[in-house]
Amino acid sequence: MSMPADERLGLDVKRAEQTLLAAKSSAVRAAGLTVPQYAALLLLSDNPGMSAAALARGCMVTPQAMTALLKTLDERGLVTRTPHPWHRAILETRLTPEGTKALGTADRRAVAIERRISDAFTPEERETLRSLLARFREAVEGGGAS
Amino acid sequence: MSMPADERLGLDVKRAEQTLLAAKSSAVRAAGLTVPQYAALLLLSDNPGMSAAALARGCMVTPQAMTALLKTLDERGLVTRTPHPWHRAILETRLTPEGTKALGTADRRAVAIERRISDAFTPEERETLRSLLARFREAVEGGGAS
DNA sequence: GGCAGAGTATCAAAGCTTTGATGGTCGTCA
DNA sequence: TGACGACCATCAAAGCTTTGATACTCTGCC
Repeated sequence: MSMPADERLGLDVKRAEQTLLAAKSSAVRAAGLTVPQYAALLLLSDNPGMSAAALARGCMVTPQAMTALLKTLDERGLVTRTPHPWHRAILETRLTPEGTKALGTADRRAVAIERRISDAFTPEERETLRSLLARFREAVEGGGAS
Repeated sequence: MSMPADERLGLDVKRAEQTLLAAKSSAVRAAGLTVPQYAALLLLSDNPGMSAAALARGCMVTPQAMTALLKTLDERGLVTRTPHPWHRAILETRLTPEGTKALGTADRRAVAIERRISDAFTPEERETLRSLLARFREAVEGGGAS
């Protein structure tokens, strides 16, 4: 329409993310996980007993999305959910041994991808990319209230 | 685990894309559309009569995803799907007047976002960002066969 | 003519995600 | 003690997406 597709920087960002997602997805699938599941387990492994709401914030998704994700993880025996001793509104989530094992398998493969990415840039380039992406986000949100 | 989260460049790309998606989603919702629907209609407006499969390739999604998307668009009367006169395996998809109208509304708001992004960078910076993102994709795919 | 291969459309199963709406739990403050 | 606000978990409805499988159509080649 009123703006050529090849001028839209958003498309480049989207494609980069899509490529990354596809690669990670195929990497963690070997452990029987999806990318969101992997992200949740990874965060959980550093914070045992975390609430679903906190997990959702950490993974930048809604609590509803996290609830659904944890439900399947629970059904598969990768995590356990037990009521908080004091605060009964909270369900503490923890990795099971199976969950830890799956995460380990997935993480090795996922880290290999991030390692490749990191190695493809010099430290200066990495900083440049981060900085440009940060400004990208600011620009997107800048006029959000319009 | 074996790699600090703040060293993972993928996270920056993901957050940038997520921010963009959220902004576009909210912009396009005013026209009653979702981002994927907007993308499909936009591509369709430049290529009337396109097949669902071609549309899927253009939007970089699977034919199944596009079929589902077109089904709801069709049910809402934003597109029409008619059999190709000669090649009967093809359903030609076209915008209806309502579809054109919705696209116009959505596009104005979506372009405003891309415009803001574009304006936030100098031409050199834009080129740098594109180039870094291209290398990012190469790095991700580089060892895909591992 | 007839078969193989490529392209197209679509059903089905699983999962993720969002918005919207409930209902339970806890702490605080009047 | 009781109301209010903050938080947590979850149901429901809609949509998007992927992988896997099925079926139909056209083209090219034998």
